[in-house]
Amino acid sequence: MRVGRPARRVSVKDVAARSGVSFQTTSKVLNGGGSVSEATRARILQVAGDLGYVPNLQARSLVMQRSQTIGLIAGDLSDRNLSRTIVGAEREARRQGYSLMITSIEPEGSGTEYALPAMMERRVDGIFLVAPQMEEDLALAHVLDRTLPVVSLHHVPGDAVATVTADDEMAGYLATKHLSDQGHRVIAMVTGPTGRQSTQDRIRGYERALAGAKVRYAEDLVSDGHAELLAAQTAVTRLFERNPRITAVFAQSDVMAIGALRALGALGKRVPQDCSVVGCDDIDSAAYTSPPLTTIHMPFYETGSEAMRLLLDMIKTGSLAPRRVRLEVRLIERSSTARVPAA
Amino acid sequence: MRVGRPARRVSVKDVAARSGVSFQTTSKVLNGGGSVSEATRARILQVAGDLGYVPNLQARSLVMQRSQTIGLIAGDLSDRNLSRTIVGAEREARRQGYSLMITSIEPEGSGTEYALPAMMERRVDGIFLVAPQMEEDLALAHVLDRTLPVVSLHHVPGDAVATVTADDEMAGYLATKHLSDQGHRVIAMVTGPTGRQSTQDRIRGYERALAGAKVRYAEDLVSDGHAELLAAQTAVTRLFERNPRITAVFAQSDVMAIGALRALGALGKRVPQDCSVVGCDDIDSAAYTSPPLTTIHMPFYETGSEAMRLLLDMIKTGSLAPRRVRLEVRLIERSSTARVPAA
DNA sequence: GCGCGCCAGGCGAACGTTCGCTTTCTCGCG
DNA sequence: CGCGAGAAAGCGAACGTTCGCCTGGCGCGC
Repeated sequence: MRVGRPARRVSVKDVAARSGVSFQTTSKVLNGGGSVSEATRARILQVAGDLGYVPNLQARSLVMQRSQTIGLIAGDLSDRNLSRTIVGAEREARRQGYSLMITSIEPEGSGTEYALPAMMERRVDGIFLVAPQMEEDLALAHVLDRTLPVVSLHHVPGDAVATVTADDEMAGYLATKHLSDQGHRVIAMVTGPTGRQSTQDRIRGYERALAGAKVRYAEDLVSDGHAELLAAQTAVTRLFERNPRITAVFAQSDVMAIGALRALGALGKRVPQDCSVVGCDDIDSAAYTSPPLTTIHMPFYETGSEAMRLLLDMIKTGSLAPRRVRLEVRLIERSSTARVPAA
Repeated sequence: MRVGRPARRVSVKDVAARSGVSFQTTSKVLNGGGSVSEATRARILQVAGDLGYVPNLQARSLVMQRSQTIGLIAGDLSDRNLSRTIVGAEREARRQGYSLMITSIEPEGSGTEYALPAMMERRVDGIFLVAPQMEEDLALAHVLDRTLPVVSLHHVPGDAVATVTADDEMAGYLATKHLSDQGHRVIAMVTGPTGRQSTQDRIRGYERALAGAKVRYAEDLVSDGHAELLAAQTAVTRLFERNPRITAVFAQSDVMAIGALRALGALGKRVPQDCSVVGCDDIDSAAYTSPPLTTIHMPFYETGSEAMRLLLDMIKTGSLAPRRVRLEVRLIERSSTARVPAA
């Protein structure tokens, strides 16, 4: 067992001393600038390699006034969809030479208290918000106001923050239209948390498609599934109790769609012969349910990379304009939908 | 649209100037040290608050020679189990005042080229490796050798790196023993990637339980399921073709167990009446399969927090000793297992 | 009444960089 | 042969901290 930190890291000065030049010249060589003769350049690089020199980005950040680091505040890292987004963001950041500082906030939403100060102290160049649950956090919005480039996946009060989202309205529209195109007229919907912007957008899309098919919106056909399998399952059971004439269900997420499939199975209804189901998200397992789920593909990965691209762009240009980017979604047709059964 | 960075951040000097003291005194007040009169202390704190002073951790790191940041190299952030682990690690780090710098490496395993340099340049205080796929990466092992505290979730060549793992051998043992206790004698196993340490450990546990039940290990009862649902499904189908007398299946992961359930369904076998299935991991959806899956609970979250605790401990004590921590697993009995059917 | 100790605060240096300016040489040209 | 241009390298300062040591002043004890 060895105790004690390894010897002090080698710095430009060490390299300089060994090469017989000033440390500033070494610095020039190591980051490309200035004019240095080919001979000394080679010598310095050689020595730097031998000594295992690793530049100290903290020192560099100090003088350059930027850290090449962006802070990511995540709602729930273990959420599959969010983590896809994070992967996309991380990869794009890496591609452009930035690192990610990640902090996840507790469900109780104490994000503002810890996460933000930690990032500010570390002088991140920008912040990427991936925290649906703090959509309406006013304190957060206030802190973020115009001090740093920020991109969010979700709406932030005050409209001062740029957002990158999938086209939720279109998702609701495409799902519902697909059903009405197949003759369905009594289309139920299981929503996500009703407080969320994305839920509301999907509802709007549902309504628009209904209107296009000249079907009246009926309150007793929509129910809150809380984005959970079990909750959705009972919600669907209730919906059928209230209205047995339902022939199609649009679930605002695939896990809720799986809950719907369960409920339908328990009710003795075959999918898609007796009832069609459309999900949303296009999670991996949606292709393996029985029957495989027709769903709306949400571009989680692309949302992340696109958001990061926008954020880095804001950083580079120094723009704080709250741009809005909306990404395309598309219908994935599998086997959980069919023409309305003959009455 | 506003262009241009916000005004320079306020530093101790600004606070000092406004309070009429030297910046060093300000520093003393702001981090508790030294002796300062109550009056000036109060005044300085007041001014710091008014000015919105935020300490610059980069500058502090420079002089303190530690960054209060730990680097996390992740194999696949969107893997549900790994991300549970990461959440555990993040929370523990946060609790102790450390931040996490996360980089995910590509499946092709080019982790050594980018991830490590980026972390070294940022002078992380330690590294947490969560990358099963680079278990045998010799280059990585070489770089990591004794330069920095490192804790890994997986074995790293050379035995110089501390590891924190769940007790995989015990997992295999408990699963298999549970089956043999119920009278099963022909117990098939679907393994994860055979190159992985954890797979081998679980196999050893399986063998030990078999030996305890006086059952001979039979090669034609084990098959590689590649940790994937579909692969496991076909693997199980093959196993039954080769040996129709199988009455129980141990799948080394829950997703593979779900594949097994599918295969059994397709073969017309009822679970658990005709065949028992036990999974491993205890993923969320294991409770919702039909029938609900008996499985081995792997403490992903605790593995993360425990690993982080160990890492921070190594950092604080300066110890580089490669400790090994092994976490307990336990059987979760649900409805996918039953006594062996009467022949 | 004098010296000592202690408290409040200041000062300089260091951490590892980048950057702009100055110095020193060398070489070419008129 | 002298002068100026330009290349190569050095130098000083700055970024925002922490830390150890120094100084000035005041009260107290003998």
